[in-house]
Amino acid sequence: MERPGAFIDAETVALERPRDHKAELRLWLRLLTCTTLVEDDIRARLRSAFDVTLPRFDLMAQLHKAPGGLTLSQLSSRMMVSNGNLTALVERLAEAGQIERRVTAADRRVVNVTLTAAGERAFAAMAAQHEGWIAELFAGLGHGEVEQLMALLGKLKGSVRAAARSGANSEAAVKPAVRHKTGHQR
Amino acid sequence: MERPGAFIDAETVALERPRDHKAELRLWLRLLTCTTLVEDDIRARLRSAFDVTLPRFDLMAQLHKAPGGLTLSQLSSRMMVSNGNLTALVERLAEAGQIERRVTAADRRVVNVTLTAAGERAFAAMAAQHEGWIAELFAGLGHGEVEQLMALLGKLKGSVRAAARSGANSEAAVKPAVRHKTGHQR
DNA sequence: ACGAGATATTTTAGGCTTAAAACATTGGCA
DNA sequence: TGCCAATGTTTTAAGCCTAAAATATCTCGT
Repeated sequence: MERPGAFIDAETVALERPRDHKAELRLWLRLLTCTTLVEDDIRARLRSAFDVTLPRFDLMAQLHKAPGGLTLSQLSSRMMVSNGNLTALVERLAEAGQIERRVTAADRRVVNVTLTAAGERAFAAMAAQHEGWIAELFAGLGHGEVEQLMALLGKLKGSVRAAARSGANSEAAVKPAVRHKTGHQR
Repeated sequence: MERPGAFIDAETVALERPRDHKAELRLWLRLLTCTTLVEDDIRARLRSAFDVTLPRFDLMAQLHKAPGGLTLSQLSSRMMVSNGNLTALVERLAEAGQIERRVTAADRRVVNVTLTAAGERAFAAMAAQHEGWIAELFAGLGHGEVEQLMALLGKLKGSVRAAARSGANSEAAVKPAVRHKTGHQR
């Protein structure tokens, strides 16, 4: 990248040979496997210990972190799920008395969602366990390795965000099916 | 890790201090974010370029890798989805002429699934693009970083697999709801 | 004040996912 | 031989998820 002359390092090779990206593919599959393993385990534990689903726990976690509550759009963006998905999810959590919806006075399109006292209590209990479960699952990594992974995944996150945006547009000319971009962005 | 004298490594600390596992939690959230970003991007691209869903692509990829086809149980285990999930997925792909189901002669409970010629052709086209998309998304990582991530995630995978099994059992005594373990294992 | 576009949410239609129970078949063993 | 536990798959009920269209409200420029 910065080397002058005829020197070709591994990265350059990767860029010049569009056929051979097996290493990235293997990495992606491994990343997916790790995430799935953790996710399935946590899902099962939340279910058996608290009879709660992962999306509901996630939604409550987002609200817990946000002092004055969040709008549906903010929730959608933070949870990285579609906007429409939230309607039913929020409806069910509201029915269960864990959260509260309030149409804002300033803008009557906006729905602000907050945890109820019961929801806050329930979440606190779940969060404590959850943190311990994650620690168990990650216990095979030393402190330094956790930090290393954080840094590398931070870099990956940046890479994906950059490529996902431009890539989607650059590929647009190729795609056969007509498709619009609607409001929802991540 | 600050204490001289007493031999305490990172794992021991994790076990002894149930309060402070924030680093692991942050790592898990970042891991989840990376996976979700990649997954959503790939899903959108598969959809707009080939009008195919991610689960269908995944299923075809598994079959492509397996010379003589796979049984439903094998597919379920490799895709890390529940057994029941496959019934409808396979049904739809079979309807679309991409795969074929055959009840095995030796054991009439077993259904063997293979790609049709059309399925093989369709998958080849998709796989080539897919590999390129992944390479784009991961382009921000150098060769060495890819290798480092592979190694660290390999270690994480081992850690999670070990903890997920034993953890589920050790927590069993605590859980309030009655629950059985059924056949399906990952 | 008014209409055009922008923004926030819901609806719709279709598909994916799980856990648990039900069904089908097999293989072993009394 | 006949039963029974194990194994492979499907069914069921409920919930999650997406993309696109529809609805509601707001903002802004004239």
